[in-house]
Amino acid sequence: MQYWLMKSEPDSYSIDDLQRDKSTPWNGVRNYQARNMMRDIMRKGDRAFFYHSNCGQPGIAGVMKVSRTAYPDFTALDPASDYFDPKSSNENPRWWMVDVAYARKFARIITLRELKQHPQLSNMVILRRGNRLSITPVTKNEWEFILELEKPV
DNA sequence: GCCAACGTTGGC
DNA sequence: GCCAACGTTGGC
Repeated sequence: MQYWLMKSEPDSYSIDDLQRDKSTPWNGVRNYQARNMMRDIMRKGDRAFFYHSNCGQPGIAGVMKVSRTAYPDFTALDPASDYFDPKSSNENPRWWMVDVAYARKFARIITLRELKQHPQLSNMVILRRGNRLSITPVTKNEWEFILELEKPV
């Protein structure tokens, strides 16, 4: 099993939306590195942190599970979609996505600010300078350490 | 709203 | 293949 961190702007899709929907296609990723990770490495059963980005309190909001291995992102093929890409086609899909299922919402947001304070997390991809990838791998150690952070002191 | 950091585009 | 110009991300 592998671990991931996936960003979403809560104004467009939050952990509460996922809790309501139970599961969702993770569509709209338009970055090749992130696409490659979803398409080539991510597998059903992997776990992922749901990260709220570009908002008042950026940080990890909860946990989800990859519920379907990668398949073509249909929004890229839909001219009515904001994510439409004329260079993608059924025969040769350019963009891919996975499905994710709600697992758990944290009792509190584990903020980016807090994550930065722990030397155990200093190598986290998300914390590296200038990182903008919307999907990044998380090590088992980082995963377990962050789960411990949620618990009250 | 600012702006640093990064990715993509396209002329050459 | 280079690289300037431009667009986007996302914390602050």
